[in-house]
Amino acid sequence: MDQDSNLLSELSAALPELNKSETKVARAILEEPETATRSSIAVLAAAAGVSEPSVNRFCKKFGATGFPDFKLKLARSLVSGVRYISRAVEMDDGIGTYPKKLFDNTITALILARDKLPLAAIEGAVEYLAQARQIYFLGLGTSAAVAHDAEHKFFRFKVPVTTCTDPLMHRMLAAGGGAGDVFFFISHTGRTETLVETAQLVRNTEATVVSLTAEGSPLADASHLSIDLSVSENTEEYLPMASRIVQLVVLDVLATGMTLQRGESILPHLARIKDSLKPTRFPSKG
Amino acid sequence: MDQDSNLLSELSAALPELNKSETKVARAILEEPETATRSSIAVLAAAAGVSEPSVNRFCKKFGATGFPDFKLKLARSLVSGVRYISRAVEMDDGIGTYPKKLFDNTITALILARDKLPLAAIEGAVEYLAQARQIYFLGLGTSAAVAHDAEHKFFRFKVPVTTCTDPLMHRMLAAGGGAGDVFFFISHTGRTETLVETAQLVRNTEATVVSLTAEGSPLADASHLSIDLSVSENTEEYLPMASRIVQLVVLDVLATGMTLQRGESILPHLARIKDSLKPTRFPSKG
DNA sequence: CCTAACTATGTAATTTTATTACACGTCAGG
DNA sequence: CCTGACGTGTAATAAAATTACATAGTTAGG
Repeated sequence: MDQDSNLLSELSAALPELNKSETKVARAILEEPETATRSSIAVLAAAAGVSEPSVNRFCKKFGATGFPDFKLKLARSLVSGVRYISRAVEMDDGIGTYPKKLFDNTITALILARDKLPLAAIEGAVEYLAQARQIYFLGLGTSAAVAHDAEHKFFRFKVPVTTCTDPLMHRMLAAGGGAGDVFFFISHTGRTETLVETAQLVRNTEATVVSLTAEGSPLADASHLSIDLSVSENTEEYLPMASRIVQLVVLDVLATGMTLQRGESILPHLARIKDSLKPTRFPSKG
Repeated sequence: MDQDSNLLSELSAALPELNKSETKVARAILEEPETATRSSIAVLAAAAGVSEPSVNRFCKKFGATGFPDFKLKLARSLVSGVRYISRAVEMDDGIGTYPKKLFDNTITALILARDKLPLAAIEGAVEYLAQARQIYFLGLGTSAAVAHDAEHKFFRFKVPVTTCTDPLMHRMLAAGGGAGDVFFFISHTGRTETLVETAQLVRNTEATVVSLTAEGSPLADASHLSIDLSVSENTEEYLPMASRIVQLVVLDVLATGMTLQRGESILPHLARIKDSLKPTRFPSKG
């Protein structure tokens, strides 16, 4: 893509389509990106084992006007210090490596999600939620925890919010849906049969179906509006990780959108809710 | 400070102590820092109205080895300026700005947390959890959702896991604690009275208290082991946001640590759990 | 108030770095 | 086995940065 903020991920993505010397250059850069930003074209060419013009051509191929410009872009994408290439955790990783890897993978997922955020869908979802007479958050498995979190945010807007993580209850709630009800489905895969069926049940009523799920999935198809996320979990062997984090942040975005839509007048209300917890806490020093 | 991450602030701070031509250069850079990173030394010198060597001397004065190096540093602090300075959402933000701000704030929180991760505590917590006969996850409010998420991860390790979000149940569970039980408390503030009291109840038994909470808080003090997080939420007016994301990722880290400790033998078990969901899903195309 | 000495700044030469033009080699299709 | 297109390197050229040095401006001591 043109506006990829992340040169390094772009590099590793393009890796398979590069020819011999270009591959050498790419590998040299990916191996020590920090060093690459400090080197002259001659040093980098030597490190990669190619000639200087090859490096120069390489730079131009990736949208830079030349080598210096390329270094600048590279430096920018290095700033956060994140290894943009998602590194899977290995069985022989130690305490010094695997925590960082997990954080980096999560950060990378967020950066990627941020750069291809479906803004139109988000705007539409905020609209639906803001108009809702009642909101239902439905999710199963890992997404159940996300649904609970969502409930915790949205009840603050003086809207009745129900979270349900029981498929049978889902169906009954769906059957009883009416105008002004928003059913918000959360599912990483978008392929869980019972959820899709529930969504279809809702479609028989006057209620609205919004979903936060994978692009092109059956659940997305069954929705009035779908916020498409395409977080790949391929680096994570057996535990769901980055996907739900992205879901949570998108829900933060929706809640914030709702706050903005409600306008200044909602702020005292939010403050009161926050303050209500004060008496349950030990006073903080200072 | 020596390792100031922000060259721009350093520049404006030093401004009063600079002489004539240095001031000109500084002003030119501060006025259009973005342009400055793209310009050659000649162009910048012309823009500032000084000679090229003056610019060069200026660069060296600020710790760079020369002009190109200075540009690199400048480019870095420009990006990090966007990232590292958490930008609060304003009431007049639109769809084009507030989603990115929220993602950026979350990403920043993760980067900060990653760079000051209490590895020793994490290692210790993994040890406790790996030895546990039974694990209880206790949390209230927003942390209740985090606790649910944790349950969803840890039951996979063939350990009985209980999540509880009811303060009265907390107390009863605590009273019944015994050797081999691990009570895992999750709390952003670490000041919720009932949680701290529950932790103290557990301390009267043989059970272990581990907590994921704020450094130096009453809850941390009441624990055998505390994983200290210090995520500031000051940019987030009324909704809890970044803090719980960091908590979730730390729990990912703990679960991963547990996987590594269990060794290869646990992998087939994790795979079986994952596969168990297949029949509940519509088959994916491809 | 002048001058010596120092500092600040610019000019021009030099060196380093990057880019371009071009030639050679290699591989695929005829 | 030839031919042409593509990939790659060599060498020339151009651009950029740095250094050495000269000059102007400034301050302190006479």
